Amino acid sequence: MGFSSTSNESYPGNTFEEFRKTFPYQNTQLFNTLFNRNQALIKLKKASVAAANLEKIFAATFKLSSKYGFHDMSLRHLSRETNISMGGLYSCLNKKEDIATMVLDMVELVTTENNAFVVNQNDELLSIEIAIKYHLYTSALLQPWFFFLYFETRSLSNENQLRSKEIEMQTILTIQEKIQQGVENQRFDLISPYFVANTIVITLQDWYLKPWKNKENNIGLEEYCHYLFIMVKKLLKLTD
Amino acid sequence: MGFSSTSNESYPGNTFEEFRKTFPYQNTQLFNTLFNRNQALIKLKKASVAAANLEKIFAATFKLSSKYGFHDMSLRHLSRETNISMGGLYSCLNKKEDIATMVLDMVELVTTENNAFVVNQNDELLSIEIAIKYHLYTSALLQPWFFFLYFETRSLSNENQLRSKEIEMQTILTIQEKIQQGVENQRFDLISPYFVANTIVITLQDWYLKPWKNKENNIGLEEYCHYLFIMVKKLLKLTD
DNA sequence: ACAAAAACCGAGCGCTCGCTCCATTTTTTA
DNA sequence: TAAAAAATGGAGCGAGCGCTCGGTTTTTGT
Repeated sequence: MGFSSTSNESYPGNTFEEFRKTFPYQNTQLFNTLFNRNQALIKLKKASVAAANLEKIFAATFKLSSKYGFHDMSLRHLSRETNISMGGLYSCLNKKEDIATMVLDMVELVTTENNAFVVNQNDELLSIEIAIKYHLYTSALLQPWFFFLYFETRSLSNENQLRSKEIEMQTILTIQEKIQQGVENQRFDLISPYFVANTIVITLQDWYLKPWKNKENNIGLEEYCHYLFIMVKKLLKLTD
Repeated sequence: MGFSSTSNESYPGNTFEEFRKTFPYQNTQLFNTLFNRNQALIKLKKASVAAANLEKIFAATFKLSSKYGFHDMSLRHLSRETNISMGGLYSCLNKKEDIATMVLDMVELVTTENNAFVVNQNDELLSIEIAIKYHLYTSALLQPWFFFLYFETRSLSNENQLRSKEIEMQTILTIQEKIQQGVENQRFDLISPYFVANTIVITLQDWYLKPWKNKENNIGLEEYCHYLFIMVKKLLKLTD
């Protein structure tokens, strides 16, 4: 099923495939970024060595903790799954919680960048379409990261729990302000900008939190995106 | 803000206050029900003693695990918080997981009853309004129970994880079938009954999962219910 | 080739966990 | 009021936890 866009096609990443080609935080580059941003925690010197270990550590963390939770994943389990010894693990970490902190850092980074891109759009409806697509595409490419952060926020320190909560609130607010802008320009007509923005965000979250629901119903990513945008236009009382 | 209903007022529990008066699973009766349904796990003989202990155990569990998670709540913490000794706790449990299993049992019970009530309504729109109100009111009265089950599902056995997932799927399906019925009777016009039903359910969940969001925005229960129903009517393309 | 730097390894430390067990206290029964 | 039943109390068990640290191996630089 194609994506029947009603809007300007000129921004990068209109389709998922286009987006994927330019999205910087994938594979090796993702873990190099992670290494550069967290050198204070990591004792390893060489980026290539650190990135290879981090890749194994996060793959194993997402596998093990998705089933039993982060707290029930011991570092001995992690050591066995990654084939990295205890000492090896602790050359990439100061403490177990650092794994969760690095996930927070990554999700915060990409979400902030997405929100900044949305803010810079002038066209209100297009900006909302971009918000939907970018967040959906991003969380599809980094699904385990977003999933982990949502369910393991309580493994973080109080300060970092607040940062995690702030990511969601900022995303809602970014969309809410674009809706408000559209209402002021008499383009949208609706009940509550906050309520609609919140509905958009929780629908975006549902995609990466409960992927099995859409698999059971044979709904693909572009189709989900399509439905969500139709829903939004209905809520904004747009006729097309 | 009042609730501007467009529908039949004859079913019980139209407003939250009305609903609260007749909802059976509150206070002592809640824990007596829990005791009766879980006598296989509980060594105590007298319902009054068991109910008093269970009340303390669940209050403490929700308090402690909401902050750090169920796994980080040790039975020694629980013992201190409840003023019940280890032996006392284990006269209400066979193992720690039983606490989570009893929460599942309770949420499953009330959700199933709500869904059954919805199925029995003939009027499609009214049945959806009832689904929204009953689930919202129920999850407000049992907020910690619903919250706990959502975030601690992974503390359950595989079999019980499936039961937990099934609660959500059954609720979506119940609403979806009412929407489909409305489409067949040419009363509703929309994109996808599943998508709309799913949106309703995740919006209901958002109320008990992120209560702080609505507190920050000064949105009360009846108001939230009101907005949600307006949203649903827009998605079903109803003019009022 | 070889010293220095970097990375790897895993037994072991102190601790807390879930859970048991049975002596003791409280309540019920007759 | 005394015997029986129910409920409580908490020290202790084995296991597994996060994390450390010094010895060993591998890589790097010259």
